[in-house]
Amino acid sequence: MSTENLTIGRLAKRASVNVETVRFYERRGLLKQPRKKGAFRHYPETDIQRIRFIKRCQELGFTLKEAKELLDIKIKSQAKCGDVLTKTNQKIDEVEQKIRDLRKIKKSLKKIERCCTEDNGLLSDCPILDSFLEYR
Amino acid sequence: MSTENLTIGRLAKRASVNVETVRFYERRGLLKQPRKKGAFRHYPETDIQRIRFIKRCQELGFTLKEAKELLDIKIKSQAKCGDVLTKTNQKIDEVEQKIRDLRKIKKSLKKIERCCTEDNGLLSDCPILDSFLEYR
DNA sequence: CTTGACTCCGTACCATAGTACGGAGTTTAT
DNA sequence: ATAAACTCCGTACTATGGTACGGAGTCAAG
Repeated sequence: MSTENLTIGRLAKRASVNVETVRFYERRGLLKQPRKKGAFRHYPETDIQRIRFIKRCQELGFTLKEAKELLDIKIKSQAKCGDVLTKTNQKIDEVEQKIRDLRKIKKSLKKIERCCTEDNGLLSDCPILDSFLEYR
Repeated sequence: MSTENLTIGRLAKRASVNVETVRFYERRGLLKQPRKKGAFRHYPETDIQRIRFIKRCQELGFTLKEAKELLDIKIKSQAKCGDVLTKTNQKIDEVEQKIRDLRKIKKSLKKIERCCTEDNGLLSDCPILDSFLEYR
């Protein structure tokens, strides 16, 4: 009985972060206080996903605070559903805008790629800037 | 002849950043050294777009270093086109993966939304985590 | 029952991305 | 021509998101 007890070191390894990061996330409320077997923390398996989700959120431009907000969205009771809906819809908008902008960047990158392969040049000095030409 | 001379203060205002940020970006090589009229910096209009692009890149999860890489992609000569192509394709992959992951998050958010509006509940404890269920 | 690996906690330090400060020089509007 | 507003530069400070350290306690295998 050792491989199944998810101690902080094992959690950290499986989520590809440092032990210190796990403790840091706990302080920040991104991970719930784990049960303690004796003096040591023991985590549920789901915390592995949780940490990976947090890390990916950061790579997608969310702060730790925003990652926490996403993780905290849950249906507790019908009474609170309105709040959840508002927050959820805000996040959907935000995510959709990110997707749109990433697509614009991708489009510009594809254009650069075509110019390189088809060799029918003529790009602006900084072609990537074209992605957001319509910006205000 | 004053509104057209893009001094650091005007640039900063039009790009919605601080003057200090502009100087900071210059030091980091994200903006080219501007021409100096006398002792003062004067910027081309395109630097407004450039700064906005940088800010949006950050919101999309790119670091300043990565934003710089995107901005630096350009076709200088046929000789260098291979490098550009490699870099460009890497960035395209990265961007596509971000779009995919954002779509997963959006899907989960939509599910939460549906549960709130249709009132046919039953969500997991942390429904957003479902977005990355297939994660290794 | 000891030895090595792991964990505890607090505190200090680090990188990134700015922000603020302050004294001096420059421009521009009146 | 003088004051207000802007700019210069270097340096110091801030917030976020960790990392590192060190001494003490704990666990588990031989």
